[in-house]
Amino acid sequence: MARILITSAIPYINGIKHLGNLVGSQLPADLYARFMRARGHDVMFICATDEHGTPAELAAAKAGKPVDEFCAEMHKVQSGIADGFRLSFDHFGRSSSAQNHALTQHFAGRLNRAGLIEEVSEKQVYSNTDGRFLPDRYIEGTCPNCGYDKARGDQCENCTKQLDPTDLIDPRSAISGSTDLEVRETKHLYLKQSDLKDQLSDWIDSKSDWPILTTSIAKKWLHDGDGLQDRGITRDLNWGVPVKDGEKDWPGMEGKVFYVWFDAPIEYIAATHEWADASGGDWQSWWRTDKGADTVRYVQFMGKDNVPFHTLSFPATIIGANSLNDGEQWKLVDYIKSFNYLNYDGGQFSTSQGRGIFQDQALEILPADYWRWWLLSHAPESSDSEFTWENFQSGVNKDLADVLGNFVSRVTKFCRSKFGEAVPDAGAFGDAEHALITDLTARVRAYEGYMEAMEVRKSAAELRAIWVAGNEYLQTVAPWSTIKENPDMAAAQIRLALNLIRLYAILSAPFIPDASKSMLASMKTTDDAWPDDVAASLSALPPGHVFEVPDVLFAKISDEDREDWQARFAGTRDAAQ
RNA sequence: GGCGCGGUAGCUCAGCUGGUCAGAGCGCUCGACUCAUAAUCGAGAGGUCGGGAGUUCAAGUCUCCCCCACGCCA
Repeated sequence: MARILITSAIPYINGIKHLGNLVGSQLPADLYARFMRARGHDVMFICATDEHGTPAELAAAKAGKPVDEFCAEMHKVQSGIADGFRLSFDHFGRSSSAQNHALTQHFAGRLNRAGLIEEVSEKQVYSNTDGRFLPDRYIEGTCPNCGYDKARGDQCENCTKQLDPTDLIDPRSAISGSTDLEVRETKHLYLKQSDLKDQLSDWIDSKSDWPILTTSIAKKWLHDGDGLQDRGITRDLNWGVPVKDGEKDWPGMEGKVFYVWFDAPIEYIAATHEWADASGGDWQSWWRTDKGADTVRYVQFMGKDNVPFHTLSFPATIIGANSLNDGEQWKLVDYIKSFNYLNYDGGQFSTSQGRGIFQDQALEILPADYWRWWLLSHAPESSDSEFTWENFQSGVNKDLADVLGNFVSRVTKFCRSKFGEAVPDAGAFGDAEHALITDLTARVRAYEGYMEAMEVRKSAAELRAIWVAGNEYLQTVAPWSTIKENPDMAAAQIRLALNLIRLYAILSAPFIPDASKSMLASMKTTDDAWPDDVAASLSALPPGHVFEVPDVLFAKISDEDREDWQARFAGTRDAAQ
C-alpha cells in the first residue's frame, strides 16, 4: 500500500467557476484519488478556496458584505458545488484559516533566517478616499500614448502600451472613481528567488517524466530574459495573512499582509493541518519528510496557467525553507499533471466575461456523472480541446446511455423475464466465456496502467472498450436464441453478464460514482473489491443471488434539450457572482 | 513584435526515441440481430498527416522557411 498525496489547484473565492476550471484540475484529481483509493492505497486528497487578495475584497464590497463574511459564504457555495460534482476531497479547506496564517508566517520566518528575504522600498499609489494602496491595475486614467480614457495603471488595453500608474493622465481609483490619489513610499519583502535559481533548475531538470507542458513552462520562466526574478511577497492590504516573522512581529511590516500567491500554495499544507485538527489525523506525516512523508508520493493537478507558481514559486518557498538544514524538511511535489484549456464553442470559457457554462448551471441541468464522463473523456491533455453541445450530446448518449446504460438494462430485463430476479444457476462457462475473460483481463490491466499514468483520455477510452466488450459478448452468444435450444447455456451466459454489471460498476466508479453506486445497489451487493483477478471477480455474484432491475441509468439528451441549452448558454451571465 | 502550444479522415482526438503510422470514437452507408433506453454487433467509404524546401535507404515523426488558430509576455 502506497501513500499518495493529491492536491488540486485551489479555486479563487470570488465567484462560481466554469467547467474549464473543473476539468483542468479538480475533476482529474478526483479521478486519480478515487482510483488510488479503490486500489487500496492510502490517499490524502486536498483542495481549498484561495481567499485573499484585492479581487476578493472588491467582490465582497460589490456584494455589500464584509470580506470575511463574503468568503465564508462563497466557501460554502463552492463546497456545495464540489459535493455536487462528487469531488471526494478528504478536506476542502480555506486559505484564510488560522492554520494557514500560522504556516505562512512560519515559512516566511524560515526564509528570512535563511537569508532569502530582502526589504525593498518602492513607490505606490495611495487612494485617500478608499483608504488603501491601489494595485496598478486598479488605477484608471487616460493613456498618454493613445488617449484612451480607460487605460489601466499597468497597461492600456486599447493600444497595449505598458504603463506605470504615474504615466496616466487624470488618474483615478478604479474602485471608487476618486481622483484624490497620492504616491507614497512603502516597504515590501521580496523573496530572493534568483538565489535559488540553480537549485530550481536542477530540480526541474531531474523531472524527465513530467509532461512537456509542465516543464516547458517552468524552463521558460527560469531562463527567459533575465531569468527568474525576485518576487514581492507582501502587499498593502487588509485582507490576508499579516506579515510576521514566524510568531514574531516584523518591524516595519505592520499593517501589511502576504501576497496571495505566497500564502495560497501553503494552504495545501495548511488544509491538511485543518483536516488533522478536525479528524485527529497526523498532517505532518504527509508533508514533513523528516516525519514520515519521505514515503509519500505527492501529485499536483492544475491548469497550465498555474504551472509557473507550482514549478517555481512554491518550490522556491519549500527549498528555501529547507535550506536551514535544521532537520525540518518539507515535501516537494513529485509529479505535476497539468492541463490545457477547454474551449467553449470556438472561444474560451471566461469567468470575467461570464462566457460558457458555470458549475452551478451545469448541475442544474444534468447529473454530475454526465459532466464527469464527458469532461474527463475529452480532457485537454495535449492541447486545448473543444466543448460543443453536439459533441456533448452524442458523447453522453452514445457512451453512457447506449453502451453502458443499455447493457445493464438488456441484461437485467432479459434475466427477469426468463429466469426471474436472481442470478441463474444452471450451465457452465464455455469457450466464449473464457475468451471474454481473457480479453477483459488484458483490458483491465491496460486500464489500470493508463489510470496510474494519469492518462485521462486513454483511461476513458479503455473503460469504454470494456463496456463494449460486454455488448459484443452478448451479441455473439445471443442468449435470447440460446435459451430456445439450451436453457442451461443461456443461464450461464446471463450469470456472466450480471456479474459484468458489478465489474463495470467497480471499474467505472472513478469516472461515474453515482451510476456506479446505482449499479451495485441494483445488483444488491456491497462487494466492490477491485478485480485484481478478473475471472474470480466475475463469479462474485453467486447463483441464486437476488438483484433488481434498476431504473434507466442514463436518460438520453434529446435534441430539444440540446437546442434549448445551446441557446440558453450562448450569451453571457453576470460575471460577478 | 518575442516566446509557447497546436494545425492528422465531416466532428473530437491518438500517433514515444524516424522504418506495419496512416489510426480510434462519433457521424455516414450497407448488413446482421431483436434481449434492451428506435438500443446492440459486424463490414465499408472518407485523409497526398497546414504549405514549401531539405537531411535520410526511409519523415505526420528530424531541420529550415512560410501560412493559420490559440495562449503568454513585452
